[in-house]
Amino acid sequence: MELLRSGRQASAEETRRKLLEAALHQFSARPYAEVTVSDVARTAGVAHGLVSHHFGHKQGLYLEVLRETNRRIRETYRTDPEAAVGEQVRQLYRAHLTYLAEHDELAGLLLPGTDASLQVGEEFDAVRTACAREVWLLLGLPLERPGSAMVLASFARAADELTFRWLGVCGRPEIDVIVEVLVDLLTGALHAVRTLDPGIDVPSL
Amino acid sequence: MELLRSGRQASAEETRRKLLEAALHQFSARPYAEVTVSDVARTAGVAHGLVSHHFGHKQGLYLEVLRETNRRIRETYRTDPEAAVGEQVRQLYRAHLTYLAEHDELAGLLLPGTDASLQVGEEFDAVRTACAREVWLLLGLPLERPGSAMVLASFARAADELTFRWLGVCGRPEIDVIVEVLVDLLTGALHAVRTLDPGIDVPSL
Amino acid sequence: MELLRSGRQASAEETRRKLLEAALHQFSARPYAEVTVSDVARTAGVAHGLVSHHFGHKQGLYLEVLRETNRRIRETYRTDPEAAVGEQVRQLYRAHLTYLAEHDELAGLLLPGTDASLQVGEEFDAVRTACAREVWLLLGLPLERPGSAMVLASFARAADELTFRWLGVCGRPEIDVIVEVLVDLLTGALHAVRTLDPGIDVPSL
Amino acid sequence: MELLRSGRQASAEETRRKLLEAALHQFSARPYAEVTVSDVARTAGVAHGLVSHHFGHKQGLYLEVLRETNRRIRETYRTDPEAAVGEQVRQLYRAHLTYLAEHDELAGLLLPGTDASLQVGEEFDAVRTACAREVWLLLGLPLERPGSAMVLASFARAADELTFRWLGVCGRPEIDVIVEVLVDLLTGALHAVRTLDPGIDVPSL
DNA sequence: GATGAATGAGGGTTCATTCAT
DNA sequence: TATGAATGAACCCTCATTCAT
Repeated sequence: MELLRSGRQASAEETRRKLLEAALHQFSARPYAEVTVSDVARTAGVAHGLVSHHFGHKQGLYLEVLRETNRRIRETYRTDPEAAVGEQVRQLYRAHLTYLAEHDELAGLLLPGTDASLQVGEEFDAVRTACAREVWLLLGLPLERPGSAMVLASFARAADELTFRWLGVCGRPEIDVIVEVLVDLLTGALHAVRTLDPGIDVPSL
Repeated sequence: MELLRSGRQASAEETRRKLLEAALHQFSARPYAEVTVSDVARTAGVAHGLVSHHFGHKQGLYLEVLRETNRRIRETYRTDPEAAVGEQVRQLYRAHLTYLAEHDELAGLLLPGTDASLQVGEEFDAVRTACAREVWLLLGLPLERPGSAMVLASFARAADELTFRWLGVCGRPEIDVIVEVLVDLLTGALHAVRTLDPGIDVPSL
Repeated sequence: MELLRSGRQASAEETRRKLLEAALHQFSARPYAEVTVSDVARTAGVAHGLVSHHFGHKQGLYLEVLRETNRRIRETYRTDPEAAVGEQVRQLYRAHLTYLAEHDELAGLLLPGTDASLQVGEEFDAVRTACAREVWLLLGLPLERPGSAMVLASFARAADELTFRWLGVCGRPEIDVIVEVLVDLLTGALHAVRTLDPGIDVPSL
Repeated sequence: MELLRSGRQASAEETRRKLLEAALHQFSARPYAEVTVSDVARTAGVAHGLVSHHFGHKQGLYLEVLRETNRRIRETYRTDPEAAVGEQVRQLYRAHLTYLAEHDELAGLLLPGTDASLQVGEEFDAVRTACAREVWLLLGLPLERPGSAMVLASFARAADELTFRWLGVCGRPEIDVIVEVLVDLLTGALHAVRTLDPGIDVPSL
């Protein structure tokens, strides 16, 4: 059975991968509704019928793109547990920005905001706010408490937009500068958490 | 000529208004591609052909919705030029939040982000970042300089997201609390500007 | 009553005329289906509702254009009854070509052929073959007898196409040359009538 | 690959053929603008979406109908190179008329004249004047020289109209009679060429 | 008589999905 | 597994016609 994988199954896997890759690029370049299944299939170099075959629906493909992206992004997160929290946050964003700089097609996918109609909102937010959530965890902030969650969402947007603009700028500033800028924004956000919910214990950086 | 306005022209104007109103609600509730011209017309209670008649195309209608929204939002901005800058910023956001709280359908229109494909990006951003730009002007910050522009965009997103969440929360915190939270975020943003472009003269609040 | 004509009625007549004029140009430039009532009205500088008002339907307007054209063309036909038949034919075509050269918008109206769907075929043919019919009458040929009618239609087409090309040519040959060419074609056509229906008494030119 | 042709590909080809067939009939019966894509599809017994699938657009389908028609008509042209020119001309028209008599739906397609708006003018003329051009070549007449081209167009029209009428007549005269009639018309046309451009060497029949 | 707002049927086209091969 | 032909619902838009003013 294992051996068979080198035959049909392997090629099926390959097709699936090609579709995901193509879909990532397409969904990044245009809003969901403007990407056709045929576009994706053509980019992937396979028959459009295979989208149904492998992902059921167009939405299934989109969802899988989000999940895969999420997986890949989180894989790059590495922080030194010994270091100070502030430093860990910086490590996190350095990794994040580095990854995005190398895969700038992701910007298009992550930034524009959810199409409310796509029943993928949760998955979408999971990807989009992945890094900010990690920061929140690092800082020991609650993810669910209203005030904290509110600022988290807000900060995640701010970070995304900043990253997006940074990627689009011709002479990109140094990563470290952007990291410091993010820390500035984060500092503001932490104050905001305190203002909004004094009951939360907010660390400083 | 003036007299005619009370007749047919007034009714045309009325129809136009009904279409804009309906469109605002529809485009807020679903992404552009999912709103059909017929939906809008039905909501407005008129024939769908009138969209062409009054706005040329679906996009023309959408554009007009954005413009009208922009117009209305900016109309509410009133600040006391005698007051301190920080106070003026607070006045601005208090007005902004008050207006949005009374027209929470706008949130859906403004937040999701542009469909890159709609050739209305500029107009869209004009509305979405209207308030943040006003703040920038108030603080004497440049709108065009890269670093400043970048943080402006980022801060605008943060403020939008915060506002959006606030509107969605059941027991909405007091407006004044949110204003202070925004000031916290703005403070962080101002630091960010300094970090990114030390050449800019950034005031404190 | 006569005096009133200088008031509303005269202006109504004027509007009618403007619509006919505009329609002539429009229907010449594009096939019937591509000319919109609004196009015509805009060209005429009046409200589009007036087409219904004055002509009932779009087709009514078209029909009226054909009739009016027919009327005008036939008005120019003058032949000297004393002259030889051949000379009269030449006079006829000289008049015809002169008129068309001065109203070359007619070419577009007359040449393309009838849209079979327009219930105006008869009227259309009446205009298109007006001159050729006149020739047939001049030569004492029957209009109804199958063979004669067939060749008449054929010759009318040939003459139309020739005229059309002539009008489109930059350095237009002299009218008299074209007249002789038409006589050549006519000569051929007369032979054809003899071949097709030996019972007909066909004169020579 | 070759084997696949007997399966799905053959059925695709079949569908294409059915659409072309249906389109030929529809476009013959009514002007282009009055034939709907759905009409064609319904006549062909397939879904209307297939028009896009196989021909891209309505115009693509129309164009293909013209091309296919042209192809088929020209296939029937066979002349004996040993025979006298006049005889070859007769052979040509005999073949042409025979084919049309067996496919009288073509008359409706070819005769009405081009819709100037359809960007298919060239292709259209190619079909409509196919036979006349062949005659011109046979007689060694130039296709491009203005005078010759003018008369060619004119003669082609005459021949078409004659053919069209002939097909519509109940008791169709013998083909050979029509051929002689065409030769009569052609004789006139040849004189016309001489009159128009004495520099051209025009043979006799 | 004149206006142009309003109507709504109907057009061409797109495209997710299905399914026989 | 893979193909791409086939389906048909749904879209945006056009436009002849009506009619209140």
